[in-house]
Amino acid sequence: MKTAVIRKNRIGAPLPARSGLTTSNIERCPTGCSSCNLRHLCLPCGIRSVDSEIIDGMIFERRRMGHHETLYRAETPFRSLYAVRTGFFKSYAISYDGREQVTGFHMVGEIIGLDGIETEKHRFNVEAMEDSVVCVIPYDRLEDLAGQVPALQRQFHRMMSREIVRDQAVMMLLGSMYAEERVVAFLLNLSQRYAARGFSATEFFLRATREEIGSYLGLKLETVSRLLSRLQQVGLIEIDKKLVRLLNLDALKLIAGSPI
Amino acid sequence: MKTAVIRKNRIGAPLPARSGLTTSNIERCPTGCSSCNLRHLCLPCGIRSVDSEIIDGMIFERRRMGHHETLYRAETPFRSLYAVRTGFFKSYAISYDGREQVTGFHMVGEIIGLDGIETEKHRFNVEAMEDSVVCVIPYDRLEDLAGQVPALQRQFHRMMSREIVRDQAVMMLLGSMYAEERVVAFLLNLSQRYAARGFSATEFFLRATREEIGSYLGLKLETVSRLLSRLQQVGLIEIDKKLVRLLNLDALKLIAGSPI
DNA sequence: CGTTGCGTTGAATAAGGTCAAATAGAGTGG
DNA sequence: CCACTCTATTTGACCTTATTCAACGCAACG
Repeated sequence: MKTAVIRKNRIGAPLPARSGLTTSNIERCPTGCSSCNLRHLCLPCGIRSVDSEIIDGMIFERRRMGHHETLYRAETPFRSLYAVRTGFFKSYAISYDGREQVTGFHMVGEIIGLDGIETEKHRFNVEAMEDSVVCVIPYDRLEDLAGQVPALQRQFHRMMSREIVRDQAVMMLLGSMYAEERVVAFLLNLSQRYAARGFSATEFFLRATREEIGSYLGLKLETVSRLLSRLQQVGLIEIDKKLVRLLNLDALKLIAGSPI
Repeated sequence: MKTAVIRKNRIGAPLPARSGLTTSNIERCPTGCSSCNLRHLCLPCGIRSVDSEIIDGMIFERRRMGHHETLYRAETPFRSLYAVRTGFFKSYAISYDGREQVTGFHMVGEIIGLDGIETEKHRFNVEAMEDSVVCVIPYDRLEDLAGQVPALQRQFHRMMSREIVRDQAVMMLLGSMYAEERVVAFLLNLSQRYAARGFSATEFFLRATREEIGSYLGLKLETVSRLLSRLQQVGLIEIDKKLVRLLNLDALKLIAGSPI
């Protein structure tokens, strides 16, 4: 009993009972980036205090979003990037014939919207998977500031590069891994990202449904379900609905062929 | 006979008899970007002549490469981006257990090396698939100039964004398309990129082997071969070794589910 | 208390992979 | 110039993996 309670506090943001929030909610940003507790994870990472006043002019507002609410849709005009301040998002595309493909999951400190820069139109849809808050970063302002503050420019470029590397890692996963390896790689990826944010690396909530996970991994939901069950049977994980525990990280890494 | 000759001149760069070139060859850049005939395709795209003198200071040298020569390897230090001036490249990753995955093909006017920005180490391997020439763009110089010339900054960001969108389109392909759809989407993608460069949209060389195509598409080489044969049988393409003709673009687009 | 959405599991099926053999060219060396 | 080798490709037969179809359990909700 006790342990269950303790556990709950250590596995990422608590899942709120579904809130009544369904419409978005813009508010003026109470603090600047320089005093944000995410500054070491987010876009301002690595920027010296000398420049931080300038950086504080980058973000004017935050947007509070309810579960299942859409941040933006494909084909709509691009004007801003968004930094996840709290919560969890998925991005997905819909093909001509209605197939939906999840192209990414986004958590605290990650930047959303890079797909829109090229054509000034968004290419994907982004939806909150729980009640969330994003900082709105007007893109013309970011470009302006990046021109003035080389450290910001560098950091922005690094974030885009990271996105490219990350995407190509997913291509590798989709192009040359078996279903089991994919599922394990997915769990380990989440584990690592939670750990980088100070949450438990071995116990966390899957915000995504089996179907969303499957879509992301190029598998059907039944396959995901079967594989999670099998990993549990052989004692590598414990899974109950959306709560996972990784019982043997080393063995899992071996399966996923992770170099780490 | 005649048509064959004419045709040869219209299907991309001629395939040279394998040259003796096997070591790389650095040369001072004879012309600046502002007078380069690729300026409308490449990084300087959209930059006004006012700024073009500054831009001409971006590139000092070109590198001439032989077939199968490596431009850079994963894990080596990142210092420059490369713009493809002539030729054709593939990038690929090698997983811990030796599986090779092709992550992209790069043709004239495209920028290579964006994977290295984040960590200042390259993450992939890049190899010339025919005799090629690249312009070397020192990255610190690019960042410097981008800070001075907003139009260059914009264009650079657009190129990174395009890469992200492109990668996510590949994820879509790998995650939710059948083998036949993948092969067709691949052919159409090449077609469109050749067309954008003034070459024939319906007839071109596949520089890649069946195995490389398969690796890129998450398929085995036999599957690629079978599907190309089948597309030929049903009269949608003609294929002879690496020379392809697309006989019915509309029908092909229908198969790939291309919105175009 | 029925409805709805999500998850699990089993059996049948199809898509693509594996293995193997044959062929065709390109380059090599005598 | 010709035989030889090596690589790329094609094609067939068989097999594995993941998908499809279907049934059922469970919890949340109105």
